[in-house]
Amino acid sequence: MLSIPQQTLLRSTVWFNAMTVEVQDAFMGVIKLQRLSKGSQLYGKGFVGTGFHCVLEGRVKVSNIHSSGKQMVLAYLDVGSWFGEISMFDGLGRSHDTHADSDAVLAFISRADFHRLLNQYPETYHYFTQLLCQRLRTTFNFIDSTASLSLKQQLAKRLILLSSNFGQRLAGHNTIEITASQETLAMMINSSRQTINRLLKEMEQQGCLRTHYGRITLLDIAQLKQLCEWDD
Amino acid sequence: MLSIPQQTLLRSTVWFNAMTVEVQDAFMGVIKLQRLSKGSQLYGKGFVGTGFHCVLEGRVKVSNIHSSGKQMVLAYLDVGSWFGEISMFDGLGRSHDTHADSDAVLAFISRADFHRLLNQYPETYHYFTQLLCQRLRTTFNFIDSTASLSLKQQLAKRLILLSSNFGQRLAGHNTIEITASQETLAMMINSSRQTINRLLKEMEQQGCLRTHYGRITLLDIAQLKQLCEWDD
DNA sequence: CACCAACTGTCGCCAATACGACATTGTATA
DNA sequence: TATACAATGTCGTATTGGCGACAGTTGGTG
Repeated sequence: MLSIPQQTLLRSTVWFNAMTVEVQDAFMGVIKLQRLSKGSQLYGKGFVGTGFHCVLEGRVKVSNIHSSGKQMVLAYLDVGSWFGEISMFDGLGRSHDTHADSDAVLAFISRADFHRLLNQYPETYHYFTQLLCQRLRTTFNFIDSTASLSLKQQLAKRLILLSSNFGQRLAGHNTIEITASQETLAMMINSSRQTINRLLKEMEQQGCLRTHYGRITLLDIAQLKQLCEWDD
Repeated sequence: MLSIPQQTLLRSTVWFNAMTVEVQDAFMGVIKLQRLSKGSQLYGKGFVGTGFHCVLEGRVKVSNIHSSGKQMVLAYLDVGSWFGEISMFDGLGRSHDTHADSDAVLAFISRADFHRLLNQYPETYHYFTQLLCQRLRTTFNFIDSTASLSLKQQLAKRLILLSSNFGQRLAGHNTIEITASQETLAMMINSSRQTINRLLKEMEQQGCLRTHYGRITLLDIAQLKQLCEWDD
């Protein structure tokens, strides 16, 4: 069912790669594929959690729609990212909306299989607590940034985060391309398109990056890191 | 070592009360007491995690100091709250500063004991994943509020949260007292004292509450909930 | 009861930023 | 290549909220 490259990808994934081959195989055996077309919703906030997912191809957007109608994007999940585990553990509804940001293929482990394997191999709990802790730290970091950084700093930080997620390092250059409209960036740092435009122009002046149509080239990551007080 | 009331309190605690008495006893056996005087630091962000804690008496403040010097308070932990588990699971430094907000007594489980018992009773992992999920949801909720609510709404929400944590319901009244200065409230919603003052006055006009010296009486919780679009 | 520290009330100014409006530019596609 | 649509660039205006300043108030303590 899974192609060899897909299996290889899954095995290299954060919580998979630390497990024994036996347990890996057990999980691999229950994985199904899900195909999503661009823009389609995987699940919405409050939905019953049917399973646990991993991005194999494409990009998945995790967001929240506020009562005002404004959308806030928490994350774009790239190939290799697992998500949806919270509802598996506490049995409550999904905490966010998820949509395919492009045509996408997902690995899927059903709720029943998930719990069956967890009971069978309780040592895997260890990896999930790690995963949950990592989520918590990322989320705390997010709160911190929102509270303490200027919008310009938040933008710089977000660009760096995006670059490590799905920026493409071009052969022969040390520049990185990010595919995201200014509107998209605005939704990520809860700001307006116009402000993002102004800030990007400022950064372009400073030589940090270059803006294009729907795309940004990062030229000087070090300067961006300095700008947002990045500590590696 | 632990008094009877302290043991009773611990057993009624969220992750304790779901476990078998045998496991409860095992954990109870390794618990030590820690006494903190008002204002003293338990640990700071980045510190090595020495153990897992529960508030038995008093109040513990969880906060973050930003580079600008501004302090943001994430939570006041009341009697019965366990905290510090993240560093236990991922072995990384503490994610926040913690201080005794008043003279306080804590239950303490050392890192070594914690892991020994976790190995001995792996079924307890279940409760910890629940705890971690709850933290994540609380944190997501926090982000949501910050992004989508006006300061007035955020304040209303915070007051409600505080009231359920350590507000005191007075005999014969359905009003609730919150002990917190306007300065303190400002640090919780990342705002300024002056703004909080104005907002509280507005709410007082509306009849939601009454302000006092270092203290607030909530008069109309329903109205407060309506104000911040609370969904119970 | 006098004093001090902490807290509250209020003003005015200023910076940041959202938002509407509209022109311009880039890209895909028929 | 004509056209539609998406994204960008740039105004001006209105609003929010931080912050300094300072006076007034409260409550604990010697």
